[in-house]
Amino acid sequence: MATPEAPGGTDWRARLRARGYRLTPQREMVLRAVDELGHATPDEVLAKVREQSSAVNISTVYRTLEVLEELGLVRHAHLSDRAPTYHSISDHEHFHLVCRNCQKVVSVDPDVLRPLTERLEADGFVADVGHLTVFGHCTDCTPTKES
Amino acid sequence: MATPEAPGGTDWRARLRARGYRLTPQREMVLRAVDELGHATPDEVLAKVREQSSAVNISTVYRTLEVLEELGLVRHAHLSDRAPTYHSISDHEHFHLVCRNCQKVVSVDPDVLRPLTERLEADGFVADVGHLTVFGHCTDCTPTKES
DNA sequence: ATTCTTGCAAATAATTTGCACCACC
DNA sequence: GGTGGTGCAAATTATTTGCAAGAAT
Repeated sequence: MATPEAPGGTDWRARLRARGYRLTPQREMVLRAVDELGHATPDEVLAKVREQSSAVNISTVYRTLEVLEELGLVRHAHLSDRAPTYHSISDHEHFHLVCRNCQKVVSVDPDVLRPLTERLEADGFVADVGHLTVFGHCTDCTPTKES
Repeated sequence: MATPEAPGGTDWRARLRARGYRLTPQREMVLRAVDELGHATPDEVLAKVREQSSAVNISTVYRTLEVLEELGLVRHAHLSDRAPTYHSISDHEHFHLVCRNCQKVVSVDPDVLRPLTERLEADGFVADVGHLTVFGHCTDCTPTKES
């Protein structure tokens, strides 16, 4: 999941500069944390970052995630009714399935969405595939709770 | 959007009782509000309810929406990165498209998802179509902001 | 040196909970 | 009358913001 040298090789540093942002240790650490964690909430990112530097503040994490997302280095999705999670885009783009029974999260290739996205595009709507999360349940989960 | 007699005809009252819940004015008002508003946040539901009774409390709205959803009378979806919205299921089931440019929300027939849901089912996953929201942008919106 | 960033604390916003009182069955 | 439901206020949780001090260019 985590490549030694973060997303997009090294050029994200250049990308930062290009947009007038500064390169700070906090930004490096947050990006690495997201990359290593896979899918993580801001809180979890903070915890990971603090393994390396205990002085980092939660508000910095929020601000940094915002910047990184604006730069296209990370994305967020809503994998539970409560709490966004961030993931690096070094993992190729994907959307998510979340099982309400076992809570398992599966990353799926965008190709599976092709028929849907094409249909929507024909109707004038371009879907943001990377942000999509489909809730439901695995058929092999005890399919108990059903209203 | 709002049928005179709320979702499922009148039998939702029976359904309440059947599960040991009591029929209260608050529950009737919240259900009617959701039905009339189309898509509404708890706050908006409260505002609507208060048109009829100013004494109703926000915590009652939260508790009531939870009960109504458990009974299958309403559903919620996340139409913005921030804030769930509730809608009555008297409107036939649908999923949502949300444009990040113009903020427009479009309700779409589940049939459009058929190819996707079938593919996912083949892989052992049953999608909760009614909860799905696809973010993206209309092609006729000024397609400016793109990272 | 200049200006962007950060840490900290306080402000918001959204939702939940404890509890005494009230109303439905 | 007993029990579940409600209002109210306080507690949580999540996120944002103002600002002075610190750091990157």
